[in-house]
Amino acid sequence: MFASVVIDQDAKALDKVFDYVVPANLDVKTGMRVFVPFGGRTLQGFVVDLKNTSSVPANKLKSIYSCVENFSVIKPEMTKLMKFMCDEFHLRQTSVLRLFLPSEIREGKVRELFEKYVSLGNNIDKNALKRAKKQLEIVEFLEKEQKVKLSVLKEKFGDSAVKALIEKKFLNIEKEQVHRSPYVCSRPDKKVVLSRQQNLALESIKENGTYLLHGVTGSGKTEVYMHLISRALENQKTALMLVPEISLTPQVMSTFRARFGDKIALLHSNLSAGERFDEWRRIFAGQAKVVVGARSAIFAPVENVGIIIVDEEHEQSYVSESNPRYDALTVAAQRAKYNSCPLVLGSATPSVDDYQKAVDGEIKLVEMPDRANGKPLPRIQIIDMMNEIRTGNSTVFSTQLISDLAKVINEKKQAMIFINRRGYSSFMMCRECGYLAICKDCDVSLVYHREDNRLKCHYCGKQYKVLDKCPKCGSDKIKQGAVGTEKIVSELHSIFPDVKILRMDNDTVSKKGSHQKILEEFASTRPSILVGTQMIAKGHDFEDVVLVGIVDADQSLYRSDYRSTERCFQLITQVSGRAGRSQFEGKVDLQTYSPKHYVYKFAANYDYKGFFKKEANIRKTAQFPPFSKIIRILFSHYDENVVKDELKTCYNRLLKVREKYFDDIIYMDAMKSPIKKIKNSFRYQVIIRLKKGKKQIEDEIFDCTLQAPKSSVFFEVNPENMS
DNA sequence: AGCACGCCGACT
DNA sequence: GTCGGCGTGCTC
Repeated sequence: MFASVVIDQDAKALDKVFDYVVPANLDVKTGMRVFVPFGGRTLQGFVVDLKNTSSVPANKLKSIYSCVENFSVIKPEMTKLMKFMCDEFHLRQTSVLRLFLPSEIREGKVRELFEKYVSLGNNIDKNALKRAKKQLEIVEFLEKEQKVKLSVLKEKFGDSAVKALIEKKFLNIEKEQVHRSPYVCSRPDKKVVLSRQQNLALESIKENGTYLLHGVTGSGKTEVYMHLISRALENQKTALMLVPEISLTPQVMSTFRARFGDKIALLHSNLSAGERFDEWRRIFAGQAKVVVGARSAIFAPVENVGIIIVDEEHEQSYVSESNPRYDALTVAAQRAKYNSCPLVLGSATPSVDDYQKAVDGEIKLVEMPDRANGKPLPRIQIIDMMNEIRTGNSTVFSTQLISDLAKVINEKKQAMIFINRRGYSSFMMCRECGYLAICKDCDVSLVYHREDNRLKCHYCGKQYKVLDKCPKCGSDKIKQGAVGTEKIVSELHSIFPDVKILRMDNDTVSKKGSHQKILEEFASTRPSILVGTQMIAKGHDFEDVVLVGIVDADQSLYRSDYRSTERCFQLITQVSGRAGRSQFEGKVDLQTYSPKHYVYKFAANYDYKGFFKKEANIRKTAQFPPFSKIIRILFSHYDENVVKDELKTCYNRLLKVREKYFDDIIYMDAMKSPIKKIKNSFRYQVIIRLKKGKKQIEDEIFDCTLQAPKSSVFFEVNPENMS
């Protein structure tokens, strides 16, 4: 017998399989980790295949030394998934396999993967235990409990007594197997009565395939998800649900925990490595049948999956932004296919990509157009900030927003101010000569942070002293430019000095638990204003929030990114959902410098379909995704000449590919990256746009990038951001 | 990744 | 003459 082994080393040169002889005394299975001799060293590898012949000459073949564990850490589905992901995302086998395992396993800290269970043997002589009080207690305890975890028993009665009983062979010990359904439902589902709309949605999601669940904010999608999960459990299957990291709030988690009890595993970023491993183990052993988590939870080792749900499917957090780059939705679709189960993509504002798929009939559309409580969505008022300037108001707040805030404060209610950026003011710029403070390693503008009065680079984290004189022309008219959360807070303070104003952004929630603390403080103070970035837009229902102010809606609009309009629409819809969750009517003040832009008209009317139609039309005409595919190849190296050279070699190869597929490649060019230096590495890129589909061409393009020995190469399809 | 092999410079 | 620089290539 021969084994195909992927060596656990993340290097381009090792990204293939190596064949080994399986010694007769070793029980090697696919998916196991093994120790193998490799070039004079002993390395770990993953068995990805077993076979009877090998094309490698016999004199070259070596034998596997031993197995790391006596079971397969990578289940069959995941071995297949690894191969799929390598093809689909151009990744290395090792980097994918590593995604599947918690770091604990690879570091080898844990030996026992299975829980040992103890039950009473059948030839027990209680008389023999007359003088062993503890042991007798254990026997009596087990008579009642039947089957107990060994670890629990040891904790309760002490190591030695348990050990003595085992030695007397009074106890049966079994390692729990993977396939088992230990606890039926520990807590019965409290049945919630579904609305007609929810029932319709539930009923239409039965067959295999992908469903786009388009439900307006507050239409009760979560309850539909929960019923879908319950249904899977009733059918003896498991369930997998992805949510954006940011909405995995304690409230959301406790809702799910209350419903599914100990059958649920929650994977979020605040877990310690040990906790993460424990959850993984519960899933692996089949104890946890429902997995809810952020992006990487899609790799949870659940088997026999009955439903996969992706909530807020439009969120960009489902695409990992760094290596290994993968898209959790594509992975989810693959897992759904393997398990022959439905995949549900839910959103109030589906991505243009996915809605187009529904229009094309590639996936099924399920709609929930009505709000569960029947209340109208808050009114969105578009405020023309150009007009404010014309009438002499040059502050960041329109007179309308200020008077609405005053009203909220008067009524002892709450408001949220949403802003797109962090920091006191983005850039430090000289008003005389136009000098802009930039990071010397990264070629990006530095951002001023007031709490420590320093300039910071958001790319490498380097800090600089604040400038009081322009280093170029010597003028002291060097100031901060645009607005950030801090500035908004301090300006609000001067306008409403007696009102509690809280701030929530990346800086204030970096400490563990502070997120929760800010929200609790906000929840318990009235009147109060919460100022924050993206993260205030999710999940939390505050009854008394009656006003939402969006200060700089344009910020998400003017970036050279084909998705920016779509994001702007999603953002407005989502932020607006925070106002008027209760009996009080909500209102949204939307400030913009370009009130005529179509996105605002559709967003203010909550008209997703109208927006989609317009946006899809524009993209079709301009040949942008989903009607084409954008490929970005980023080369970086600390020696500018090296990058330039290697980029050129690559580009020459690409020219041949373009010649071959002249009709399919719409655009191709090489250039400096918009951020031409990060951490002292120079960045150059090739941008290619080709017709949609065309995986073959994509693969050929990818092959062209393989011969850049020195530079690091980053290959992206439809990149989320182009910096 | 890590290690061997190999082909050129400056030194006991 | 040799010690050692790191470019190239291989590892089942």
